[in-house]
Order: sequence, then C-alpha cells, then structure tokens
Amino acid sequence: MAQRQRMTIRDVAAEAGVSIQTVSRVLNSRPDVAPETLRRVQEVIQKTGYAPNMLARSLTQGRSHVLGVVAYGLEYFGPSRVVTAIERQAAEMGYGVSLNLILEPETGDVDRLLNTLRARQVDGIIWAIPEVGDNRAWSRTKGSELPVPVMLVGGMADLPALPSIGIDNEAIGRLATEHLLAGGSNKIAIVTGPLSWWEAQQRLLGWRKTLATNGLDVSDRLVFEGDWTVTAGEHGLQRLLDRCPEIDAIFASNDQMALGILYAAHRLGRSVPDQLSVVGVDNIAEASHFWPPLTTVYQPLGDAGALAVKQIDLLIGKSTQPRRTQDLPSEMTLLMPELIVRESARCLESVVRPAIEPAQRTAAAGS
Amino acid sequence: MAQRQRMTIRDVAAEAGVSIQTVSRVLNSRPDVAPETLRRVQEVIQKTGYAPNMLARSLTQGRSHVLGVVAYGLEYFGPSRVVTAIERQAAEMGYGVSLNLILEPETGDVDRLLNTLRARQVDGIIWAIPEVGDNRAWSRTKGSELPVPVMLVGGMADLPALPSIGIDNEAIGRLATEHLLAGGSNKIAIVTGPLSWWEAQQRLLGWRKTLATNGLDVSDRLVFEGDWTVTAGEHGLQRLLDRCPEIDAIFASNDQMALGILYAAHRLGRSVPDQLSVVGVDNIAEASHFWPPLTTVYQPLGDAGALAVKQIDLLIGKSTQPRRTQDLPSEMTLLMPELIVRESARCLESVVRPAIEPAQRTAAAGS
DNA sequence: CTGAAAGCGCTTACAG
DNA sequence: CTGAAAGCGCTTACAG
Repeated sequence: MAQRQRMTIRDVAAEAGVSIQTVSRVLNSRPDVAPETLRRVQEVIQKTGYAPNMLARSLTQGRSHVLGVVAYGLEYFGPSRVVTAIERQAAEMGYGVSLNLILEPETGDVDRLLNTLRARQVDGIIWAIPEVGDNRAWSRTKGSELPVPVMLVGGMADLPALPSIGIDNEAIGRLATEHLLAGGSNKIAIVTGPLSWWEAQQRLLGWRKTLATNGLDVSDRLVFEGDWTVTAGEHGLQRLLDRCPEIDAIFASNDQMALGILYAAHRLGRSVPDQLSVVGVDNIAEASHFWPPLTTVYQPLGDAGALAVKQIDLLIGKSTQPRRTQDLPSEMTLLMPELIVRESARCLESVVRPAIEPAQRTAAAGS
Repeated sequence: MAQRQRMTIRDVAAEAGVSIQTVSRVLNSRPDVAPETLRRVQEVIQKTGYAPNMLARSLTQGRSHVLGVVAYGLEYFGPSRVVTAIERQAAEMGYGVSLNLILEPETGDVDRLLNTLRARQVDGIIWAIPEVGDNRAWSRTKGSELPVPVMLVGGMADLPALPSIGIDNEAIGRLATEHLLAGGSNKIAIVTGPLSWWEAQQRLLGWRKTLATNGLDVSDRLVFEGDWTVTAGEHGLQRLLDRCPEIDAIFASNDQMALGILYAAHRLGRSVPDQLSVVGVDNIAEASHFWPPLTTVYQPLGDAGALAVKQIDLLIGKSTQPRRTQDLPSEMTLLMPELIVRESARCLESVVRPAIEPAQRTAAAGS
C-alpha cells in the first residue's frame, strides 16, 4: 500500500507501459484515453497505491488547492466553531487548510503573515480574526493589491475593502434586549465585551437602540465594559448594582460573563430571574445547565465559516478566469442570530414572537 | 509591496543583474556571496517584496516544511488546546500546519486521510485523535511503512507501534481519588467517559486502583458510564444515588460532567461539598465559577502538543539523514497531570501533599 | 565568489 | 487516442 520510496508518475508509466502524460490523463480523469489503457493504468495505480505529488501539480497548475486560514483564540468558543466549519467545507471542496494562529487579535505582524501565506501559494485567504481596534487597517491599505482573494470573517465597522461575512451583532443586542423588555424588565443594564471589539460595540448598539426606541434609560451607569471572562461578569454585576440598585435585567455580551453574573447574583442574594433577568450570547455547551438555565442568543458561526469557504471558492474561480465584470461581492454579508429562550430571563409571553411591535410588547409585559 | 503579477527568482536576478542561483544563495543565506552582491540582491528583494515560492522550493528539497495535523473535535476543550499548541510550536520551528479534522474519532477513512497527507507531501504527521475502540489499529498494521514520521498524541492501550505522547490518565484518576480520600470520603463513585475511550478507561483504572489499595468498595454500582456531556453528569448522579444512597463523593471524568453533577446535586438537595464531594478533570474556564468552585485535575495539553512537534521535528531530521541507529522514540511519553484544589471537594488538610502515604492520609481524613 | 546545466514531479499545449 | 517537448520556480551539484 504505502511505501517508503516515493513513487512517481514515471514509475507508474513504466509499469503500465505508457507515457507519463497518459498517466496524467488518467489521474485527471480526462475522456481521451482508450478503455484498455485506462484499465491498465488504473490497475497499476491501485496496486502501487500511487498518489500524485500535489506540490508538483500545484506548481504547474498555479493553484495549490490550499486555503490559508488565519484565526485567533482557537481555544475560545467562537473561533473553534468557525475554524471547524471552514475545515469541513474546505475538505468537501477539495481544499487543504493551512492553519495560522495569531497570539493577539491586534497583531502588528500582518505583513509577515501575509507574506508567509503568499510564499506558500495559498489559493485564497480566510481572515477569521475579529475586528479589534484598527487591526483591519491593512485591508484598506493593501487589501486590493493582494495576490489572492481574501474573505474576512466577522463584520467590521466601516464597509470593508474586502468581501466579508459575519453575524449581525447589532441584532444580537436587539434580540436579547427585546426579550428582556418582553419579560417586563425596564431597567436593563449591559455588560459589554471590550469596546475595542467591533462585535462588542455592535451588541452595545443593539441594546442602546432598542432601549432608546422604547424610551428607556440608556445612560452610562447602565454600561459595564467587560473582557469576555467570567470574572468580568461578576465584577460587572456588583458594580452595576452599586451604581444603580434598581436594575432588574442584564444583557451579558457572552455566556461566560453571564455565568459570572449568575454567580455574583447568587452570592448577593438576588434571585434569577425573579429579581434579575439575564441573557447571554453564544449558547455554550454548559449554558443549558447554569442555574437557572441560561437564555442566550445563538450565532450561526458554522454557517458563517462554511459560507466563507464557498464564497472564496467563487472568487478563486473568478481570479483564475480572465476576470470580467469584476463583480466581487466586496460588501458585508451578515447572518442572523437566534434567541434561545430558557429560564434565566423572565418570560411573560407563552410564545416568543420576535416580529412583535415594541409598543405592543411592552404593553404585554406590563400586564 | 505585494503584487498581483507574481514575481519569480528570475525577475529578481534580472533586476539585480546576477544569476538566479546567486539570488538563491542570498535567499538561503549562504556564506559565499560577495558583500556588494548581497547588498544589491537584498535591496531588490526588499523593494519588490519578493517571496520565494515554497512549492517550488519544496519540490527540489523534497521537504514541504508542512506538518499534517489530524484532529477530532476542535470545538472541545482538549483538542483545541492541543492544536493551538501544535500550531504555535510548528510556526516557531518554521513549519506550516495542514489541518485535517475528522468527524468521528472512530473513522474508517484512515486510508484516505493518510493518502491525502502523503499527496500533500507533509514532512510528518501528528495524529491527535484520542484512542477510541480500535481506531489506532492502522498504526500497527501499516504504521511502520508510512513514508513520513508520525507522532501520536494521547496515550494508548497497547504499546504503540509509533512514537506517542500523552497525559498520564491513570494518574488523573489517582490524583482525584486520593484527594477525595484525603477529604474523608469513603464511598467514592465515578462517572466515567465512554469506556471505548482509552482516556476514560485509564481514569477509571486510577480510581479503581486507588480505592482498592485503600481497601474500599470498587463495585460496579459505583460506576456510571457517561459520554462527557453535562447531561451525563446529571443522570449519573441520580442513578448512582439510586443504587447507593450513601455515596459521599464522585469523581467526574471531565468538568462538563462535574457541572452536571453539581447541577443535579443542587436539584436533589445534596449540598456540595458537605454531603457530596466532587472532583472534575480539565479545568475549563468556567470551572472556577461553578457553585461551588470546582476542584479539578489539570492536564498539560499544551505541553503535549508542543512536545509532539519537537519530537517529530527530530524524527524528520533523522529520516532525512542516512538513518543510522534508528533510535526512534517509539515508546509512549506520558506527562503528569496536576490537581487544582478549589471548593467542590472537602479538604481536611490545610496543605495538599500529593506524595503522602495512603494509610496516613486516610487516618488524617478520619480524624 | 559566480554562473550554466540538470532535475524535482507534474501538466499543458503541440504534434501525430 | 497517445507521446515527445517545454516549462512551472526553485535548488543542487558542477564548473570555473
């Protein structure tokens, strides 16, 4: 089957008594091979377990069939889902995945990374680093002159210079906040992620807009900036309650911080959800077993990853062909999140209707 | 900087007014280049942003500088740590990482995977799939005739046919159980992982041996086979208590199941750790914020991943050289886990001394 | 110190 | 339907 001495197309050709390009034809399943020849070559391939050298193939074709995937924080929930989905979809489409992890989202070493990927001749790059600060400035500066297509995963503040796909994070904030309103809360605080993160900003924005629309308080004392950790949730609740004891609900910008909030609430003797409603984001595996089970917002991260691969495959196809309309989808595609109702937030309505009108909802909540 | 038209070594040579192999010498920082020539070539490289085509380089060198990493369940705690560490170490040593995820640990498609990796000419393979059932049978059958070095990550039942590195899972079971004993428990149950997993078996073994050594009950009614999920922990506690209400401690084979146990204990009105001590495994981010904070066993997974890369680099170096002593480390390297004491298990001793004698410990616990 | 030649293992036109 | 030639972009001996 496998062998130590690597075998080449030449060996196969010799053994089958044909030329190497006939073998090549068989390998690439081209139609113009005589049935008998085909059989003979296939037999040899089968017998020897020959597998063509992708490196050589890539060199002549000018395509490596490898996608460069750049990610951060694989040990966290979001990135691990995205990368898993990317790998799955890529494998399905015949791409290999070159994994490149960075240690900090705000890395200055974009250039070196891009150069490495270019040197490895990846067919396309999937940039799955969240937008933090101006860590995507490079996409505007030199995004357009990159030698290969790039897909950004995760939305960004300004219209991206490169095609991008992400989750609608403002909608996350809106869904969570609307649910809290529907549950009858009217002093709704928020524990955000680091506000240098686009995702954190957008979730805050969704919260703010929803409350403002309903004429409710959105002052700064209701906002605590966390850092995604459980500890931040704990400190957040304590701090928010210090500032404003009448808070009756909190939107935690991720489940870990929601856990911290539940923990602190327990310690402070605030019962959830009776005295305090909590909604998180992510739906981590443990969420349904928090006390109480956590109401949270699900993000279709797997869909985002898979879609990124499909899109970049399209772009790669185009960049190979004599580029015509140049109709690159250089806009931002946003996928919709979904609310998962459990028990950490009061829920006065028997049926959750996301499409309900705010006024109506508030009325129902007040009844 | 970057350019659409890919530039080759030939372009650089022309622009610098030298031959291509002089450029090659500069690229590979060989000593035999005149200072002035060196300067001129470097200048051109700098100016044009030229990066040599790794594919072409690999083809001539017979080395791709890519490691094939095969993993399962990147969305879970262990694998994500291992893969992260592998990528980090690989990048540091100049290797690219080709990520290959499988959907089920007991995949039958080992052959196709191995073929793909061979076709991509990876320099070595890191097989980071846990041993489940006989999913490593291939390593004995054809492990030795593989064209490239392979490192298995995660221990295995029989002495592996290939060099392997993992965590001492029996020690995990021992550390956890000894701690429970030290806390004064003497009816100690276990919720295991799926027993087709080597890791789960070993943890069970550690539990069993430790109890047996201390003359305590290790009968089957104290064993519940879970599947690593929170839900399994919940069911596990309920079931174990049904069978044997006097249970006063449980070793959960991972933190998720430990969470399920805490959850169920809360529901059943068993206070932790007063009536029930619980120890988990992994030390997930949330563990320190469970109620009560979870005592657990930490596994040096990052070390394992990094070590795997270092080892395979050695093997690759050897397989390149005219193989001499053939002293491949074809044995199993096991790294030691560490107990992290928090509040979910009673702890009578002020200082935890893992080296303490069992008899002495039991005595202390009884006092 | 530097360059002309050969070759890595394939594929892509180009003949027949 | 099949094969001889050229070439992908490098590196490795081999001359000078």
